Amino acid sequence: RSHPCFAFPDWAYKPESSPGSRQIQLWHFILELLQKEEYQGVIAWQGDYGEFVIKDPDEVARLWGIRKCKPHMNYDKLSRALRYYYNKRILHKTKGKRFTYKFNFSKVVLVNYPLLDMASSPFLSPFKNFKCLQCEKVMWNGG
DNA sequence: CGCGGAAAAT
DNA sequence: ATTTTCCGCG
Repeated sequence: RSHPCFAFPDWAYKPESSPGSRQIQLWHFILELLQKEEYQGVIAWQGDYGEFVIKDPDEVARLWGIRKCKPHMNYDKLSRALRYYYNKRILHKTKGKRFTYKFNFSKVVLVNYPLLDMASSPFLSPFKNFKCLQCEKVMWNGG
């Protein structure tokens, strides 16, 4: 694994030699935005554990387009990519709630870290149960 | 909007 | 393999 410091579920990893594996994955990007408070007007955790709302679909698509160098990206196409995550059990749709999806954090091996009592970043809360494989710490972004 | 098939692109 | 693109359907 190229990112050995975190115990993500299998779906967090991608084959290293496949053409589609060179660039950032959409769900990584989504988490990246969710991590940053400055984007809370654009996308934010809301509702159940792992659930998030895309408050500004056009803006999320624009940012994703910038990241992937796809100037014509839009929410229609971005959402199609999100729908491909359904079968892969990465995401599912929160029915009845517009622009609302939910990460399937349930497949994660629970570790329970008392030290991270999760008042910290809203981003961290869905990850409090992730345990580092090598350093035995729970963390993110090398922190 | 949200869905998923189909085909192309990377 | 993971989108990106396009699109008909409900």
